[in-house]
This record gives sequence, structure tokens and C-alpha cells, in this order.
Amino acid sequence: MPEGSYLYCDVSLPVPLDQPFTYSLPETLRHRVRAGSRILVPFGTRKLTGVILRCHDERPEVPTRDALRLIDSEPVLSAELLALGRWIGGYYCSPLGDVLRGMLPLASEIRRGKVWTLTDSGRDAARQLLLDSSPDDPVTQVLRMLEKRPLSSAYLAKAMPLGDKAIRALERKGFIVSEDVQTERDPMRAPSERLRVELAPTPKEGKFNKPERELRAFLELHPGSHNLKELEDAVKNASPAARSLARKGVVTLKPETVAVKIAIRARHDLNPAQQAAFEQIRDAILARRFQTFLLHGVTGSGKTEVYLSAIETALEAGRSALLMVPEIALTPQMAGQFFSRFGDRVAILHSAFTDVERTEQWRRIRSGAASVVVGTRSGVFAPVQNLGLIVVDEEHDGSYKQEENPRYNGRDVAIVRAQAAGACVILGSATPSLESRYNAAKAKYTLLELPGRISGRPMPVVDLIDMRQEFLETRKQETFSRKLIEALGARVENGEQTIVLLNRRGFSSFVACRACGERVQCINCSLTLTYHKRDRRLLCHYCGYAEKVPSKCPKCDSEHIYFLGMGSERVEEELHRAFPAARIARLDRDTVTGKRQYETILNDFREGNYDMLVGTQMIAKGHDIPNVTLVGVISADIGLGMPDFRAAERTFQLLTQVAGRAGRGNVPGIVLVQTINPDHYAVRLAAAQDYQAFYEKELNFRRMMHYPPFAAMANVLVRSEKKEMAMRMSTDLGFLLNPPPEKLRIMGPAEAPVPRLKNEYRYQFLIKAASRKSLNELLQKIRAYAVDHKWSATALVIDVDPLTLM
DNA sequence: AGCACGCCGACT
DNA sequence: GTCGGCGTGCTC
Ligand SMILES: [Zn+2]
Ligand SMILES: [Zn+2]
Repeated sequence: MPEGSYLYCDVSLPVPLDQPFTYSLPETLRHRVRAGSRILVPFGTRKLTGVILRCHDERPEVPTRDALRLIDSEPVLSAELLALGRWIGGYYCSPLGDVLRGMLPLASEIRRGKVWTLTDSGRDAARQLLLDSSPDDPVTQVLRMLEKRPLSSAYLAKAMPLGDKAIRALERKGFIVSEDVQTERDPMRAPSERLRVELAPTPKEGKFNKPERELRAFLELHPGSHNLKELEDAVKNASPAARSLARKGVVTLKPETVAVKIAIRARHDLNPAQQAAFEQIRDAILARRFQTFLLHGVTGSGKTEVYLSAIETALEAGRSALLMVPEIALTPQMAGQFFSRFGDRVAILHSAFTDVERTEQWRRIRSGAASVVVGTRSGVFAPVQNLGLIVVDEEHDGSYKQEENPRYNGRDVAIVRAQAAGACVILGSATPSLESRYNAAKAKYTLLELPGRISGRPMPVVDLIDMRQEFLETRKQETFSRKLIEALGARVENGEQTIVLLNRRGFSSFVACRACGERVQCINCSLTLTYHKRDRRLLCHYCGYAEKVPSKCPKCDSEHIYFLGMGSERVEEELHRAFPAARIARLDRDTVTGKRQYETILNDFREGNYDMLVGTQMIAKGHDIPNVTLVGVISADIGLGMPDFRAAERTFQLLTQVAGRAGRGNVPGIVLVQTINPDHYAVRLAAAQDYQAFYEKELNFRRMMHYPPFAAMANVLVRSEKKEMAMRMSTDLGFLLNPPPEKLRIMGPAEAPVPRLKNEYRYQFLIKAASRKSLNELLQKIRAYAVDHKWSATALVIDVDPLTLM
């Protein structure tokens, strides 16, 4: 890496303008700038943090402004990662600035902070106003808050959602001023259990209060670093004392290293199938050859042991390894497996960590101190050196796809990164995505199969229950079939645990009027509101809008309101009614607001504090769901009716995954699946646990319809708050795309499946292309068209390789 | 995307 | 007359 002296640098900025900006470098920065470092630059009236793409001496045609400050002396993005970012920008049609922002260790750090301060005249005005104006006037409130201390605009916006106008009015009058601040994260803000305190090498002298003196004395007596929380037992008020001593330079605070205390776990011997799979992977790693493996094995077939052995091989060869897991699976238990095998060589990248902890993990990875990285989707950007292996567990999982810009798929980015690095990739799944499995069939990937469960554990027995037949026989529309009730009752009797799945949140999915047929809709979206009984309100699952439960029809005033469609909350209630003595827990987005509750509920279930676990797909995913003897599926039909070509695949995956939770030890589990589509191939073949048959059937459908993996696909959506605007954009784009270029099929313009969402009208085009190249060329043409016609940057949404078509 | 500038209705 | 609405244009 050349370290010369440069006059200019090209900077990528987090703005929707897909171009670099050239800045001149002041004397002090000329020899320090490097491609991949962050830099603070003036941009219009603002200051922005961008990433340096290139340093050079070529005077640009336009006049330049001076860069302000270099943030990193060492690049945060290596040349390898910069190149990967460029690839993502091109492939997924996203501005490079957006891509790079998402690759940085702390995306939040990029967001510039603005702090509002009262001016002198503002202080006078505040005193006046506080005397004679109403206290709930937003202007008065803002002044009162700022009188105590300056506040960040983010804080003000949160405290007063409607204070925006008041703030601007006050600024115009000169009562308040704003200042751009580059927020340096204050390490002292972390909770005490996550901090270690140590005496500074040359502690400064000064006046101290009692807790400060005691803490200092303790640290002199017990040299080394101590966990701050634990110190509080020995020294009263240690936490505030440590923080104030740190400010005075007497002690230093640093983040606690994430430590899970588990004894180094002995490695299991691999069974023959595992060994055979491992040997192929090992050979590729040792040959430093880029190769992608698809490791296909049912739940409990021992994929993890293969991962662990492969990672070990990479480490022994002096290379590092990256393990990607779905968002929901990254739990302490999951991390613990890796700590126990690889000790402190492991770094965990997790959104639940504080900024300080994440920075610390990131630093350990870049320095090479950590050579095994466990992370989620964005973990693919971990700054590992000398990458030898990337494992993508549950490769079919939807959480690898980012549903906002840049809309990349972490699994696919992993493969591109590995290819550039000459590394291996293992894609693991019990239900591989059609794309991956097809790539294996075409020999683009190497297929490795792990047949059956390890140590001869039996596969579960799956029974389909035809709910149409059940209705004919009982003449009653019940939630639970007689067979399921009986099976659940027997488990409660025996003290065995059960899992009950219904992949739909809430109590009932809509509220309707018997008199006029009206269904209560969201005011922002063309969707019905879901009834949430516990919260006594109707909720929109897409925009969060909520309203009270109506007692009469909002349209015709009739009081004959009824609730339709069943959700997990109602299943829980009906189970309570059917089994009053059973202890029941529910696991879905409504009972799990943070990571903590998820773990608490599962731990309680594991310890036997509950008899039944009801929930949505959350109870099917995740590695730490305990196995049970009975799994009940209330309705396999949810999702099958979705206007989405992946509906069958998703249903198959979900049913297969939840069935995998059945069976303990040598006792085969039982899975009872209720459905009104017992003949649908996704349901039938999931019950038969026949992946191969499903794959072939679904592949035929995709081939016939020119869907992936037989076409490269993109969803192009235009949106606007004004319906006419959205329609005009879609018709204009329709003309541009007509006639469609060679080798491209274009469906649209059409209303999006959700025509109005978050107060925006939406129209879409589905583009299917025989070649990647022709698809990308067309998409770039569409982008250029949008820029030429001055569409707002948010009006056009391009989703390459979409997972959902909403 | 932000943010400034600029041009028109409706309030002191 | 000013205040404040949001259309338009620019950012190295
Ligand atoms: Zn009505
Ligand atoms: Zn809504």
C-alpha cells in the first residue's frame, strides 16, 4: 500500500447520488490519507463522514473544497472490502455510498449529530415566555428543555415528535443555534458489568471524594483490571467513582471482553458421512481453492460438527473463518459452542451489543486476535485477514436478504467474497433453497449429503389431518382437530412438552361487519388491521398503526362486528381453555420485544416450567429450541395463498423445520399437521419428509414459469404519496420498457400486491431475464431514466433477486 | 436525502 | 406588510 503525499482524494458519501466527490487535502492530511479510511468533509451546508476511495494529484475540473478531518489513520475498509462494496453497488443497483455505510463497523457513527444550544437572546426570551405563555406550547417546551442544557436534535425529536416546527421558528428568531458535532462515543456510558477498570499507568493527583479515594486505594492494593460491576461489592459506589476518576485521568475504563466460561469441549468423532463431507472441504481449504459446498442434512444430522472441523482446518492452515447464522439463531448458546471449541479466538458480531463492545470485537478481528467470527447478515463484511472459509448456516433463511437498501443477500455476497479471497464456502441447510440446490445439480457447487440423524436417532412421524374432512364429520369449525386435542391431552397427562405452531401473529386477522361486509383497514395501507386482544387494539403489522377496537361498524354503525381469522394469540387462549391446568408460553413478535425475552421464554421452557410452547415461525427457527415429543401445526395453509412464487418453498421449509423439533432421544417424535390443502405438494412432501421430490416438483414449476433459478429476476417498484404521481411514473416506465429488450420478460406495470403501504401508492414490474448481464443493463437504464426525469431518490426501488414481492 | 432559496396565500 | 406553505435545484 503506497503511503505517499496527495493533493486530492475521491470520497464516497452516504447520499443517494451515485458518484464520488473530490476534495482537496490540507497540508496536515496530505500524507495521512489512505483509501478505505473515513474522512469528515463539508457537503453543501453540512458536514458528512465518507469513505476515501482513491488518493491522487489529478486536479478536477470543478473547484474543490478542503476536507476537514481524517477519522481513521488505518483504513476501516481494506482494498478487498472496497472491491466487494463496488460489486454490491453494481449488482444490486445501490449507490456506493449507501453500500459502504452498511459495511462500516458502526453505521450509526456515520450519522452526524446536531446539537441545539440556547443563545443569549434565547435565554432572555425563555425567561419571558416561561412567565406568560401556556406550558404545553411546543415553543415553550423546547426553550424550557434547552434552558437546562444543550440537546441533540435526535433527543429533541424523540422527546417532542411535533417540535420540529417550533425548533425551526426559534432558529429563525435567533433564539437557538445548532452546531454539528462528530459524536465520539463515550465509553463510560456502558453499563458497569460490561466495563473493566484499571489504575492508569501514571495516575494524576487531585482532590477526590470518599468513594473515589476508596476505589483508588482498592486498585492500588489489587493491581490489574477489574470488572466494574464486581467491584461494587468491594467498594461502595464504585461505578460513579470509576467514571469520574476516568475523566480525571486516574483510572482507565475499557469494555469487558465478551467471555463465556465454558470448558474447552472435546471434539466429537465424525460419523462416516460427516467424515466424507469434511474431507472434501478440507482438501479444498488446504489447496487454497475457491469452492462452494452445499451441505444438505436434516435437523440433527450433525452439520455443526462438520462446520467445526472445517473451521479448525482453516485455523490450522493459518487462515481465518467466518460463520454466518440467521438473525434469530445468534444466541449465547450458539456462541457458546464456538467459544468452547475455539476459546478466545472467537469474535461475535451482534447487533444487541453496545457500540463499545462492537467496536472492540471489530478491532480484535482486524488485528487478527480473533480468527473465528460469528455473525449475522452483515457479518459477511467482517474485517478478517487471510480468509479461508465462510460457513453460511441455514442458507435458505430469509434473514440473509436485507429488505432495505442496499438489498443484498449475505449468502450470495459471501460467495463473491470467498471467490475473490480464494476461500471455501459451506452452505448448510436441511431444506436448501431451490437456487442453491440447482447450482449443486449444475456442478457449480459441490453437493455433500448427510443422510439421517446422528447416532441413529429416528426421524419423526408426520400425520396430515384434513380439516375439511374433520368439518364434515364433526359439523363444527374448530381450531383443534379431535386427533390433535387427544394427542395434546396425552402429553399433558404424561408431563411431556409440546410445541404448537401457527405462523400468524395476533388474535384474529381482521375485524368485519356482518351488516355491510366492511373490513377495518389501516389508514396508511391497503391492509386489514389485526386484532390484538392483550393490547385491546387493532394493529397494522406493516406500518405499526394502531387504533381502538370498534364497538360498531365505522361505516354503517351496525353493532354486529365479528372477528375472523386466527392468530397465535388466539391459539394460546384456546389451549388454555382446552387444558386449564397446562402451563403455556407464547413465542412471537408480540411476546418477544428484545433478545432477552426470547431467551427467558426458551430457558423456562427448557427447564420444564412450561408444558406447551405456542408461536409463529420463531419457534421453528433457532438452534436452541428444545426438542419435544409432539409438534402440532394448527394450519399449514397460511402462506400458501400468498401471491408469491416462493410460497410453496417457504411452506415446505417451515413445515420441515418445525417437524425437526419432534423427537427426543430414541423416542420418535410425532408431528400433527392440520390443513385444508392435504394434496398440495408442499404440504404433502413436507409430511413425507421428501426434500428430493419437492425439489424436483418445484423445479419443474419454476422452469415452466421462467422463475429463478431459471431466470435472473428483479422487482422494480415505483412509489409516491400521490396516486397520480405513482401511476404516471409506472406508465412512463412502462413505455420505456416496451417493447422489452431481447431475452427479457417484463410483467407490468401492475399494482403491487400491497397497492398502498405506509401512505404510499405502489406499482411494480417483475423482470425476468435469461442472462444476468442483460438484466443489469436494463436496471441501470431504469436508474438513469429516474435520475433524468428527476424522480425523488426514494420513488424507485430496485430489488435484485427478491425474496418477497410485497 | 437534506437543506437553502424563492415565490404565493392568510394572519398579526 | 410578515409568516410559513412546499416546488426546485444543488451538493466536490
Ligand atoms: Zn357495517
Ligand atoms: Zn398500515
